[in-house]
Amino acid sequence: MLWPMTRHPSAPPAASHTTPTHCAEGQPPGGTLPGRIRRGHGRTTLADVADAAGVTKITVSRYLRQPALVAVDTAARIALALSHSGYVPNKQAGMLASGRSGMVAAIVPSVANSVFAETVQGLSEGLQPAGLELMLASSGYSLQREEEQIRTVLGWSPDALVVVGHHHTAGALALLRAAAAAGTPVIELWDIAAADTEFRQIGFDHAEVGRAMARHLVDAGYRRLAYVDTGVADDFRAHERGKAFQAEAARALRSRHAKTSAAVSAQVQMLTAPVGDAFDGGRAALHQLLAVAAPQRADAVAFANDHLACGAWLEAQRMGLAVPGQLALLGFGDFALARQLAGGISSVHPPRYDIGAEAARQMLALLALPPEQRQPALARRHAVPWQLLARGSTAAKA
Amino acid sequence: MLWPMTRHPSAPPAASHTTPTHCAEGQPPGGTLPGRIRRGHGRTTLADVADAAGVTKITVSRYLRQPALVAVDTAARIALALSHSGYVPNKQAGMLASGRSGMVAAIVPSVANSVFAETVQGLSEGLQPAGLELMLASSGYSLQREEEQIRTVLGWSPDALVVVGHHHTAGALALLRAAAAAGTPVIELWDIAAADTEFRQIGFDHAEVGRAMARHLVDAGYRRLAYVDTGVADDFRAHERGKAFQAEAARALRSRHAKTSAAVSAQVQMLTAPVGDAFDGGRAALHQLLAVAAPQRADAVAFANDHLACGAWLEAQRMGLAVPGQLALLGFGDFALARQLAGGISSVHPPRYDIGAEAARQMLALLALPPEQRQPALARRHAVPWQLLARGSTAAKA
DNA sequence: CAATGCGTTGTTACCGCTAACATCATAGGC
DNA sequence: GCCTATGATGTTAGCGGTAACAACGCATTG
Repeated sequence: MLWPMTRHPSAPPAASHTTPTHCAEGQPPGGTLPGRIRRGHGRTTLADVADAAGVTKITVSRYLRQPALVAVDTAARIALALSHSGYVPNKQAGMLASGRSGMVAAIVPSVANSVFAETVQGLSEGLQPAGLELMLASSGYSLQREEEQIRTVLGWSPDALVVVGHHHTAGALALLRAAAAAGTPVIELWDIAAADTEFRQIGFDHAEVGRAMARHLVDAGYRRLAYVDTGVADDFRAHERGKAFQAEAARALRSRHAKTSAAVSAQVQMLTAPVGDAFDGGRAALHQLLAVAAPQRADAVAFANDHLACGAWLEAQRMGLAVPGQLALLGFGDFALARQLAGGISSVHPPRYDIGAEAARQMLALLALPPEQRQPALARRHAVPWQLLARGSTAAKA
Repeated sequence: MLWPMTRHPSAPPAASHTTPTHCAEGQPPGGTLPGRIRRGHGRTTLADVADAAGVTKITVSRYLRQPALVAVDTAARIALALSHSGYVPNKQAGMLASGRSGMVAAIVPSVANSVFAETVQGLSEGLQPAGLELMLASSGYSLQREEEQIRTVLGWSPDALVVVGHHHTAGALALLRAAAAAGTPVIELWDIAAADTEFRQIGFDHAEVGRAMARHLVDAGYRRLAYVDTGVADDFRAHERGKAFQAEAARALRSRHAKTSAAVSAQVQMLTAPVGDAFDGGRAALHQLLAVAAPQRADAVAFANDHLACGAWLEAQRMGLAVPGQLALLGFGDFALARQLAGGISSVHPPRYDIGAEAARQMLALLALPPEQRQPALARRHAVPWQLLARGSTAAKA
C-alpha cells in the first residue's frame, strides 16, 4: 500500500544560510533573452549568488562543497551573498553533473509497522555523518510492488540500493543485477540466505530463530506445539521461521520424550492467521487452536509476530484461559506491547536497529572504493545477533 | 529521529519494458571521445535507446510521455528497443529539463507511529493516479529538524510541499513562503488554525476535539477530570486538545452541577506523561493520578493519545482498579489496540486517511492551475470530520 | 497546381550544476 | 632575474533529459 522514500536531516554542507528572506522575483530572471522564452522556475540559482558575490558559479560551488579551496575573503563575500539569497541548491542539477546522487534508496516491506522502522532509523543515522540522504520506499509485502519500487527508485540514480530479503521477482533481480554491475552497491537486509548470496546480505538466519523458538518451548516442558503464521503471503521470513520451527519442534519432542512412556505427538500444528487486523488474527488463531479436542490440543504456540501473539493473549484472557498454564504463547519481534501485557509475552528480539546500522557501515565502506572494486567476487553475508526474551507467557511447565 | 521520504508505486507511464536483461556495458559508452574523459555512469540512456530504434532522443522521450504523438510503427520499434535495453529514465535529467519534478514532498512528525502513516497513505494513493510520487520526510516532532527537512526537500524541487501543523520555525516559514511565492503549493495538514492561515490547511480543530472529549466525560456523569498530555514538547495538537479540554471541562462541570448541592471541583488536573515508551508513560501517569487523595482524585482521564491511555488501562488492570468504575479512560487516535482491550477504550477517531486524500485532491487541483494563480488571496481552511468513539472505558457513570 | 493543414520527426538550446582542464598571479628557488 | 611550484579562480563542455520551434511528407482544399 505504501510507497515511501525517506531521508534524514543532513547538516547543511558548509554555511547554513538561515535567512532566506527575499527570493529572486519581480523580474524574469536572467533577462529574458530575445528569441526564446526563458525556462526555469524562478528560483535563486548558483549563478545569482555568484553574481552577487562577484565571482563565477564554480567558485560558489566550490565554496559549498570544499570551502578549503576558496580564499578566505572570497569565502566571506560568498557567505554574505548566500546569507540573503534564499539559495537552495538544486539537487537534480548537482546529481546530473556529478553523477553522484548523495542518496541511498531503501525498499522495505512496510515502514509503518514498527519492525522495519528501526532498521531504517539505523540506516539513516549511519548514513547521516557521510552526508547521504535516505530515500525510503515501501513495498507492502508485495514482490510485484517491490519490482516497481526498484524501477522507480533507480530513476533517481541512488548511490546504493537496500532491499529486504532475498526473494525478488525475475524483473527485480535483473534490475538489481544491472545496478550492481554498474557499480551501485546492492544490499539485502534481514535475511542471510544459505545459498544464493548474489548480493551482500546483512541480517540473521530465520530458520535458526524458528529452531530456537521450538527448543525454547520444548525445553520449558511443553509437549504439543503449534505455529501460527501470518496470512501475509510475501512475508517469507515468517514462513521460514515457521518451517524451521515445525521441523525442530518435531525433532526436539521426539528426542526429549523418547524414553518417556507417554507417547508424545511429534506433529506440530501449523496454522495461518487471517489477514487484516493482526490482533483479530491472533484471536481467530486461538479459536482454531482450541477447536482441537483436548488430548491433541496444543499447549504452546509460537506466532509469526507479536501482534498475533498479543491478540491471542487478549482472547485467552477474555476466555479465562490461563497463560501459560493452559497455553503458552511465544511471539516474534519484541514489540512494545508484548512486554506490557501481564506477565509479559515471550518474544524474539531481532536486531532491528543493528541491521540498519551495519548496512550503513558496509555501504560507506563500499562507496569509498572505486566503482569497479565494489562487486565482490563472493557476496558477503553478515550475521547480526538476535535474542530470545523469555517472559511469563512461556514459563516452564510445572 | 527519522527523516524519510516516500513515494508510491506509480504505474510505468506507457510501456512497461519488463525485461531489462542486458545493460550497455563492456565498452565505455559513447565511444570515449578523444580529448576528454567521458563522464556519466554507464547506465543506458535515452540516446542509447534512440540509436537502437533508429530515431532521435526526443522521439523516444515523446513515446514515453505522450505515446499518442508517435506513429504506430515507430512506437513499435521503440518499444522493441526499450524492451531489451534495461532503460530506466533518469529522473534528475527529466526534472532539470522540464522544471517539473513529478514529486510531492511531505514532512510529517513521525511515520512509524501509525498516526500519520494513514495520512501519508491517503496522500500517496491520491497522488498516484496523477503520476506524482511522494517523498516523505519525518521531523521527529522537532521544529528545528523540520526546518532542515524543508530545506533539504526543497533541493529536490518538489512540485508541492506538505507539512503538518502551523507551527514552524522562522526559517522554515521563510522557506515555505518563498516556495509558495514561487508557485509551489504548500499545504498544512492536521490542524486548521483559527488565525494565521498563511497556507492552505486541511485537518480539524483540535480545540473542538478537546472540548468534545471533555463534554463526553461530563455528560457521562464524571465529576473530576484530568488530562494527560504527551511529554513530546512539539506535539502542539495534543497540547491544544489539552488546553481546550481543560477549559471546557471546567465550564461543563460548573454548568452541569450548578444546581447540585454537592460542590463539584471545576479544577481539571493537568499532567504530562514522561517521554519514552508511551505505555510506560500511561502507567506512570496513572500513578500520579492515584497519588491524589480520594475525594479530589480524578474519576475520568483523557489522554493525548491511545498509547498513553492503553498504558494506563493496563496498569489499572494490574492494580485491580475498575475501569470505568473507579476511573474512566479516554484516548485519542483510535489505534488498533484501544479497541482490543477488554471493553474497549473510548477514543477519538481522527480522519487520518481522509486528511491525506483531501490534500491530494486539492493539490492536484492547484497543480492544474497555472503557477501564478496558485497563490490564494486567502489561504483556504478545510475541515475534515472526526468522530468520538464511545466504548466501555467511559461508560456512563451509574 | 499552389496553398494549407495536419501528423510526425528532427534541431537547437537550454535546465543548474560540476569535472576536467586552463589560466593567472604570486611565491619561492637557484 | 628567470623558471617553476602553488594557490585561486575561470573556461569549457558536458550530465540526460525536455521545451520550443522548425522541417518534412502527405493529403486535402480552393
